Amino acid sequence: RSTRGRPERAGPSATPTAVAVVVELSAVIVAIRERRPHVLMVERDGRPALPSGTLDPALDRTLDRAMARWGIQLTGVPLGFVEQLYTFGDIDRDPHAAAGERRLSIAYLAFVQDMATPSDTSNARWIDMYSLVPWEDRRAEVSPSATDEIRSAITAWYDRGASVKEKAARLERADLCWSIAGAGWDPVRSLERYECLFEAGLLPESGGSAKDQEVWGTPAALDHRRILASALGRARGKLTYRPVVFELMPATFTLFALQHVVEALVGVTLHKQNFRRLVENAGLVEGTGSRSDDTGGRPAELFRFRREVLRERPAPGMHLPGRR
Amino acid sequence: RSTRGRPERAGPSATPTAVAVVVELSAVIVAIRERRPHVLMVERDGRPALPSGTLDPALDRTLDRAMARWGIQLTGVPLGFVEQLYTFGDIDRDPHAAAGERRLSIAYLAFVQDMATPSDTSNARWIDMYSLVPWEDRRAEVSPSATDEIRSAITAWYDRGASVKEKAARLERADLCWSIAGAGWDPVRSLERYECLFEAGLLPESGGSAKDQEVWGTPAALDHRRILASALGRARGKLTYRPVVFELMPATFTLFALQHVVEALVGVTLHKQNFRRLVENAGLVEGTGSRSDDTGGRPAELFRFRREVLRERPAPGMHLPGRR
DNA sequence: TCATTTATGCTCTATGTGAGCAGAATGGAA
DNA sequence: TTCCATTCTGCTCACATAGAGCATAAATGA
Repeated sequence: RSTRGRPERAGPSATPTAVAVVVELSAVIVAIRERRPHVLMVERDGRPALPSGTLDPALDRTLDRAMARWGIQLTGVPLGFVEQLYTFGDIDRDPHAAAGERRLSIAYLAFVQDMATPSDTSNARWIDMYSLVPWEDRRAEVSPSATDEIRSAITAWYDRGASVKEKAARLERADLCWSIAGAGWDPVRSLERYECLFEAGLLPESGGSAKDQEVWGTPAALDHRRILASALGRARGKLTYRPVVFELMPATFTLFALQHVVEALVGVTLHKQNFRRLVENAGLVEGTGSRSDDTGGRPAELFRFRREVLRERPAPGMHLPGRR
Repeated sequence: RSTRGRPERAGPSATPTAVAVVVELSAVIVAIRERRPHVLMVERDGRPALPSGTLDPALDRTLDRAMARWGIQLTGVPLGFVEQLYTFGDIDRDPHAAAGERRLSIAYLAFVQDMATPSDTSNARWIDMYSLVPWEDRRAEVSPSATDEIRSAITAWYDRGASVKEKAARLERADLCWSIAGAGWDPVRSLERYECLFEAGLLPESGGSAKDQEVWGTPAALDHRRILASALGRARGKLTYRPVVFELMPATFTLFALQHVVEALVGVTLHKQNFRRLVENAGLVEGTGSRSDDTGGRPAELFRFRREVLRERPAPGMHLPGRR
């Protein structure tokens, strides 16, 4: 084909080689069910895998549109919040790939309400997200001994550092991810945490022994756990400055239900009264007159999302606890 | 080739067609010079264009690595902060593309210090970012009449809305982007603003007349202004919760110099005393003993980045003015 | 010496956040 | 019916942070 005035200067490669590039879309579709985030996954080589399919260059005008259409196909309902996440392109991300073939995966993150059930034609199922990355759930329910086991494994990794410089780098990283010393847990750093475990050789993906799945989680196909960790971090971050939680909620809800959804996604527990104050005060919700009486105690008022908040404040969201 | 156990279920396309997918990297390399953000650009069809090159699938192990290597090639110095931005894949993003050919561009954002000068071999030059998207600079220097012109054009676009529903949607969007009513200017929404102008048909990219470049900016090649707007928004957002500004600074600097860099990037002016208080108080910087006397008035103390802050606080950054 | 310029310290107020106490409204047990 | 467990909801107090501005310090040049 002709050179149509492209810059002849060297890019990553001046001369395209014969190596094939295959581009696919991957979807991380999230819903909350029973106070736990779930992801829509299929099975692949006996492991849970994200739904993915090769991109048809001719079909959809934009990638976002392709994702939206495909999302409906997968779940049977329109996706709520949809956002492109990241394009994964490590050469070794797919060991099945033919020699020299490069598989790029454009990952998308999407939220749907719990009600969405996979269509019969797709063999996708909802998988508990924290069964894959259990360390991301810091609510009391989880055994704290798991955290201890990870901590000591990370400390051991630090000790194995070859040079002083390497040790320092590992220490900073361990601290950032796992708050060994001061810092405090940052829910948003889930990708960094996954990569830390990966590089420390603690996960099956990087040659670690499988060990206790309560601690190290169920491995997924290929690099899909990395994609998942990335999605979780993005979702958590987004929550803090955009009112995306409501894409996971029904039209009306109690404030405690809303809190449970936030807690499930962020993986920490929140102060109930302060949470109320925050969301009411910030104008994120407004009371409907009606109330729900399946709470067990005093009935709770039902609220709805206040869409006007978008026009009132530049960055409306759920302020996470110690994030500053 | 064999079907290696891939899911036979329909993705975006069950049957890959013969249409070619070409993947390239695009780099948005940012530096601050004379209180204005600059981007490294080449020329293409007589317009400024982002440096881009086709990805060699065989060469670099990871995309990030490819970008890092290529960045050195372009600028002659190692890139500071590097982050994958977005993968652009609209079918009409490259009108030059052969029929049915799909060009994907994986865009990266990177910061370098001002000192970096393009190597002689590359024909890249530093372009003032705000010459391309002038509306993003809200510091007093710019004529406020430009904002007025944009506002009235946007209002006209709103008025042209066909249905009541469409008008409502346009109003909300206009408000979000341009703070016609309450909201307040959100520096982070630069992509949304570009897309608003694009869809309102006000830019040459979407059929608008070129008009006054002081107001509507210099058009760039293809969709590169969109990529730029996206990069600007990302950079601004990142600033607020990660100490990435320092990748744009020399090793030591005065607090006012730091403030100027932040202001340049964010496009708004800040309160000097409060800015000092913020960065000192947050532990982002520490004073070196020495002082700079080229300030014009009283000499200013030189500060340096306090790297330890990473371990002390989960999300250290520059709190933007009205962002909440 | 004095005006000008920039840097820096400090105050005052409004608002937001973390933590907890206490009363209100339900259902179920005694 | 009374009492209790449970949950919802209102409120307070201490403390941190943000926005705005005043005042002083330390340089330069007329």
